[in-house]
Amino acid sequence: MPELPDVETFKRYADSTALNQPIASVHVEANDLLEQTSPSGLGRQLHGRCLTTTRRHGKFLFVRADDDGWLVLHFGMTGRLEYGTSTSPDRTPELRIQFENGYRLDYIAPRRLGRIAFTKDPGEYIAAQDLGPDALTLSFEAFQERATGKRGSVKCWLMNQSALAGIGNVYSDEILFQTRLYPKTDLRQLEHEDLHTLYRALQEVLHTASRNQARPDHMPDTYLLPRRNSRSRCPRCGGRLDSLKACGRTAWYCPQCQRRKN
DNA sequence: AGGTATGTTAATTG
DNA sequence: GCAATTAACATACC
Repeated sequence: MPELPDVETFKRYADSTALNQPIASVHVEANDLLEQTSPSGLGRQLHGRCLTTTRRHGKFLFVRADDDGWLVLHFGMTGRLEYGTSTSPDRTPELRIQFENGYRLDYIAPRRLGRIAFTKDPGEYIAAQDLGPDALTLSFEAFQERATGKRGSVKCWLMNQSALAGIGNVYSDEILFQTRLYPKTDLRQLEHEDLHTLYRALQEVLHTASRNQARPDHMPDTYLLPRRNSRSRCPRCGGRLDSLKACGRTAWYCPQCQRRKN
């Protein structure tokens, strides 16, 4: 799940549950997810402090621990947050933050493709990761500027975290479907008007998905997202959907509505 | 069993 | 230098 709308949903979830309670203990189960810190180091940074505010940039979530610094979470392909008291039966979470009130915030990443870090300055961390501007807080002018002079497929560019931060395989498909662009369209083929349409679709899709908590079953009927498979039909023309390989991923699209230019 | 999966990165190829 | 592809990472699901 975790693309921009999913991480935005995690942020709101954390905001409404885990803030302003003293941390009693921290347990790191997945040592290999830690970046530039150790389990005991992270414990020292968080113990006794409160989580006070959160910030999202692209697919990264930053959680502030008082005035000490920020916990950094990346959710990989299958990560999520869970807040509560019930004893988890199946499996130890990759990271558990236990609060003094008996509740805890669990970071669960079954495939362990995520990342846990700690930084004094999210801006520095973002720069060090070479992340582009967040896809949702980007002006059209900046968007256009980043696209000009580039070549290669528009899908690859949308998914490139250094170009824009936050869009992955599923939402790039949705944005291109709404824009009626063939995924492998070269950036140099896009005229000003095309770029503007693309930008507007990007904003609309990411806002709509965030508002609906990134749940496929809550998406508008006009969306491709819940239909990214060979059994479904295009919500616009009713035709068969098709897939192709681009940037090492499977792109789903409608060959009728998203025609290749030329 | 084998293929696929919402992500990132290093190595390789064009 | 840039863009695209492949393999690798670790696990779950069909």
